[in-house]
Amino acid sequence: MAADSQSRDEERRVPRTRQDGPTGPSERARPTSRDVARHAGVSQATVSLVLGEKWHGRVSVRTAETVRTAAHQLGYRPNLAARSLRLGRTRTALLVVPVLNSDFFAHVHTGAARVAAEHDFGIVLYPSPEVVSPTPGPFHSARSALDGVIASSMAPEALAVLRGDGLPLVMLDSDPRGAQAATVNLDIADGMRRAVRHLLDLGHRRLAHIPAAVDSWTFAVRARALAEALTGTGGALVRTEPAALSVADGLRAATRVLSATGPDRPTALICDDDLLAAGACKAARRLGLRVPTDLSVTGFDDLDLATALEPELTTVRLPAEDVGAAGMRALLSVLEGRSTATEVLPVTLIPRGSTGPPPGPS
Amino acid sequence: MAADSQSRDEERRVPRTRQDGPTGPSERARPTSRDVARHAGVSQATVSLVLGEKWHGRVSVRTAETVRTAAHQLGYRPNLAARSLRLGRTRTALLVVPVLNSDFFAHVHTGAARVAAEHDFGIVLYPSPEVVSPTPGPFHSARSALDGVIASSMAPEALAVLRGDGLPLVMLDSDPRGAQAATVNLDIADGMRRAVRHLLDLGHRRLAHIPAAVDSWTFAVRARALAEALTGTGGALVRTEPAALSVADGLRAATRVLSATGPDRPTALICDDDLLAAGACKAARRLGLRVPTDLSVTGFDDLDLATALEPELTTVRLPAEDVGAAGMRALLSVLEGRSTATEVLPVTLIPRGSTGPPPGPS
DNA sequence: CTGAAAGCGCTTACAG
DNA sequence: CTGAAAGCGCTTACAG
Repeated sequence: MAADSQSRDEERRVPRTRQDGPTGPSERARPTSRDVARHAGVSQATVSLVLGEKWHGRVSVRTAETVRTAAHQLGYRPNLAARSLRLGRTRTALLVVPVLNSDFFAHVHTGAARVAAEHDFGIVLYPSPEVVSPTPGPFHSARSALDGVIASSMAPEALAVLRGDGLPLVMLDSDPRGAQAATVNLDIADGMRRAVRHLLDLGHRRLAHIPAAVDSWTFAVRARALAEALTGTGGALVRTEPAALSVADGLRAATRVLSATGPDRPTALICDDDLLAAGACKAARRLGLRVPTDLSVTGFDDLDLATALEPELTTVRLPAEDVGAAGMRALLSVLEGRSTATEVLPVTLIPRGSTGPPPGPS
Repeated sequence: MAADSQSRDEERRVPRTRQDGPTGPSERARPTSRDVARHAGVSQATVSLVLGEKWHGRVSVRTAETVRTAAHQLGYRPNLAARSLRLGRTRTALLVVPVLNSDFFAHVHTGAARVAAEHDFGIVLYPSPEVVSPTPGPFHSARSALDGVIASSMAPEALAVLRGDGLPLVMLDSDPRGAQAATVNLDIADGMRRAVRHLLDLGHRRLAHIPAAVDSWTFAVRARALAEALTGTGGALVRTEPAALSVADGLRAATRVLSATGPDRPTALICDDDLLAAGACKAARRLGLRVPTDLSVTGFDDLDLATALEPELTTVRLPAEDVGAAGMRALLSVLEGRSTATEVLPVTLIPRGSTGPPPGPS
């Protein structure tokens, strides 16, 4: 079907016949550097030199000025396809994210696109339908004309596929060990430590963890950091109940956790994500538990959701936009042949209403 | 700075020197159609014909097969820059949305990208920083190599700018009247009617509206439809309090509305958006009002947020992904010279826990 | 049924 | 200081 419509398109693709009269290019056709040259009374090469800022010491100041004026009058904008063909570069980067339905990735995109625009790059977004395998997608599509790839929070296998493609790659929020690629990470471990310390400081000793049932570095780190942060503190992890990344599944997992009685019953729930935390809050309410009086809940991300809830979520804020921006900057460095150190961006714990002291000894 | 880094890039941009020995292209260089031709023992034109599915009746079945095999063996993928240059088309569409921080637009993108991929098109996303004016952005950037534009939920002036650019344009969720462009809309008016009828059926007679303080068709329609739906029903709009599109501002507006006493005090709040509805629920709670016992609240969109809240939001679900998909299809039609009728997609009211009968007469 | 050739618009050595 | 020319990889008339 794709092929069908494509061929239909192409039949109509007769290159525009130039209808230039003695007065110059017809109104219809977009002006080219030749038109500018004609207009300025110089060669087309000179136009290219001037507009590409390579003219210093090669073209007279006056001529350069004439060219610029002509280009402006004609509304000239260079044909990017031609430039790409000549240069072998497209000034386009692909941003691969697991799903687009989270604010987090929307913000990553925003940051990356901002930096890209400053450097005359474009960003194409590819929400990988399956977290595991981006295989069928980007490199078979029309947009495969790419200078590099930025991949955020992908599963290891997916990253392997990406890496195998040979394109310059920057990984975001991914395992930096043994990576062949530049990495921009969040200090996820520190975020988890802060959350745990916050709960311990409030007096909690029996915690449960609702990890995201997603195979990626970013969630693996959370689990590891949680275990580490707890050792030797008197606090204990009484339960771990993974959930898919949705409110509904968070609710289900939390319900199971909270059905325990006695010492197995946690006083605080640490959730890998705000969506899960929202589900946990719902679960608590349905079981007649008040947040935070009877149960404390923490999340990760600080999505809009976090402050929409009542009480508002105590959560670890991840600077998603900064991650995207740093990622694009790293890719630019790689493309320029500069080496880049792994960057780790700090995160912040935002204490809000969903955490408080544990209930008195029961 | 952009120019700086650009020129630095380009200095390194010496076209790859072909190092083809008698054994074919060097490992490094990406294979071209010439390589495939050599490999298959045919001319480069034949390769182009076969791979472009234009060979039927022009090339023998056997030759075609040979070419395909060679292309596959070499891992050949056509150079898109070259094709674009030749064809004058880029197979890339720009999707302009007011902001990306809403799930709604993420889903619009998903739908558009899916259809685009089926037709070998790419989508570049442009979150217009200001809802009003997209001016500085996309057409000055590297990605200006565009075949068309899809603009969702933009302010009229922004659309005017887009229209002025002369690129094929499809508008989403926008005023269809007097539009020069194809339009894909949601039946927003019907959604509002359903919400109102739902509240009237529950017994509500005093409603308040929290419109989004955003200048766009989609919100103008909500206000108009609300007024119309109320005429002659015994129901009245006792208050209108606009709010910026955020939970915090929804909270502020709802607090003002709910501070009224007597007959000015509504029993139900109709919010233009789920974010505002979430704010309204928070306001109610802070004022000691229970939802839905003391106050009913409705939203629009059916974001994740809607079911994360407790009680869950009664809201009008907008099929965002379908909008994006239909928009891309419409753009494809326009590009093929086919005319397109304005499409209007149905919406659904999802009754949930945030609405109920009004409190007894006070 | 197949091949040689033109040309899309650009950038960059290379000659003057 | 400036211009003529080559060539990036492709598609499509046009000749055979």
